[in-house]
Amino acid sequence: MKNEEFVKEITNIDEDFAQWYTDICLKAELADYTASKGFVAIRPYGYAIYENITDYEDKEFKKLGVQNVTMPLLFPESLLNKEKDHVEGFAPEVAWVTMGGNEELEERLCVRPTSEVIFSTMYAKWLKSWRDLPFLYNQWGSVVRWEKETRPFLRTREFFWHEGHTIHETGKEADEFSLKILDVYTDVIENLLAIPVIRGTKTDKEKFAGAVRTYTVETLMRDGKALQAGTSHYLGDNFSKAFDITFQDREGKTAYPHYTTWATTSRLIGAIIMAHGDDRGLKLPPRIAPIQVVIVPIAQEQKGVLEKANEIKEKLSKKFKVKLDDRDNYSAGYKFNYWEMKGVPVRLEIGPKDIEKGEVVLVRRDTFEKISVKMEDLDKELKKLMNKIHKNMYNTCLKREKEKTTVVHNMDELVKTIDENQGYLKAMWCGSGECEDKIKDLTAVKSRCIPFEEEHLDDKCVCCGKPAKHMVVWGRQY
RNA sequence: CGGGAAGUGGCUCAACUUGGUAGAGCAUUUGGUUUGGGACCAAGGGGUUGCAGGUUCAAAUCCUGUCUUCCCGACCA
Repeated sequence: MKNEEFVKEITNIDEDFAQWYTDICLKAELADYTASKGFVAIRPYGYAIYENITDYEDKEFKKLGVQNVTMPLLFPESLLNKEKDHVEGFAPEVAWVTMGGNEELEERLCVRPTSEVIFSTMYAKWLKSWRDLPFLYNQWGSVVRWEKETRPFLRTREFFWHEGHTIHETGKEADEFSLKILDVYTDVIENLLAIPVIRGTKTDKEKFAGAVRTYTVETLMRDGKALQAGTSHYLGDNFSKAFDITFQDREGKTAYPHYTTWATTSRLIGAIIMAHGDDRGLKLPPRIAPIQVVIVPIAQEQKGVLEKANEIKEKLSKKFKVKLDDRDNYSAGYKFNYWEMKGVPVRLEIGPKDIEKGEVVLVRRDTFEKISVKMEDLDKELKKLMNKIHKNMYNTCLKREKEKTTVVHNMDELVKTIDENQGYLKAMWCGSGECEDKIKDLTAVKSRCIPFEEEHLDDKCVCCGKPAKHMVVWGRQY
């Protein structure tokens, strides 16, 4: 049984991972290209995955007291220019609106690459007293960044996300809040997407343009490249001062609130594809799969088979997302391959032999294990199976992460390792941007984060040999 | 944005070198037989060759520009 027999249209995953990824996006009907570069259409199957993520996130945010708002798509250039680091970071990738109908605009409008500046102007209007704080607002929407190289989900010129913007009375409160959000992201990525994360702080070089501190959750893909899956930033009072957001504090003095922003994006779909996929296609974690169980009837023209299949579907639909594939123009074998390619976690086979025995056959997408289950135990067994599959997928990623993590002590080891076993590199760092630059120029490796749980691996910086300040996780990135 | 490759029915490709009525397989539609790992027979439908110019009696084919995609860099979630 060669792979080609199963997935004729998909490039072999080990031969060409990049092409495999593109094939999955298109063939599994997650996304498709549109008329202009870097703008993709997310198709129903892809969007359903995204919705399962966003629905969960939205509930979690609301538990923390966050309220949803909408802010405009466009804002005048002068607003972008108010915060120095921010404009330097984002100006190179901004799309501009210069015409309104047939008339040239007096001041061109920025298509939002992120919305700190527009939130800031509104916060300046709305905030009066310490009693008003905190403002915990979030926006669901999309932003535009004029990327040079684009790929579906991973890097598109428009991408979909939520962007949280909060202001707080004190820096401590704001910082703590940004960490609470990081907990939500960790929960989503580990417990929904079944991908382990490394939590940590970005180095100054890698932090958000305008932030005091950037917290991140980093993930590792099958090919050993890292992907930043979510970020939460503590901005201090940088934006408050730039946009004159003030309030009267408890002593009656004028004070600046402390700002946080945070986001995860439609890029998470790319993470799911690249963390879990295999030769046969997509492999979806059960908790966000749009279809958790696909029923494939065997010999469906025979009397009673479809009736039984429908009966099972009705019963299971109360607890699971179930699809019955009763297309009569495809063989069972075709359907097996098709739904494996689409990543459905569990296939349920029901045929005349099963009906006779009062059983069904369950087949796991992650292990291809076939399990016969008594009809009356089905609900219970499926529930257990979903959790088992989730755990197994998570552990598979974790195991790979361990295999692809190497401790290095000097540049020779770093260069050698990244060529031989691309993945996470753990190394000590002196704290200087020059060393980061040097490592990047030499190997295309960047710092991913300073993990919350640091280890002492060495006394000296991996690059310059001067006394080390932190342990850093390094890697090539998406 | 720099270097490389490619765009022909839905998909994979042929015809291009040497200009002369666009073709195959798969998919799709209809009818029938099938169905426990990509079934079979029969009959249909579908393309102004990415787009725009140019050369020519004649362009999928030659030339120029442009758009889109892929790969490698630089930029970035």
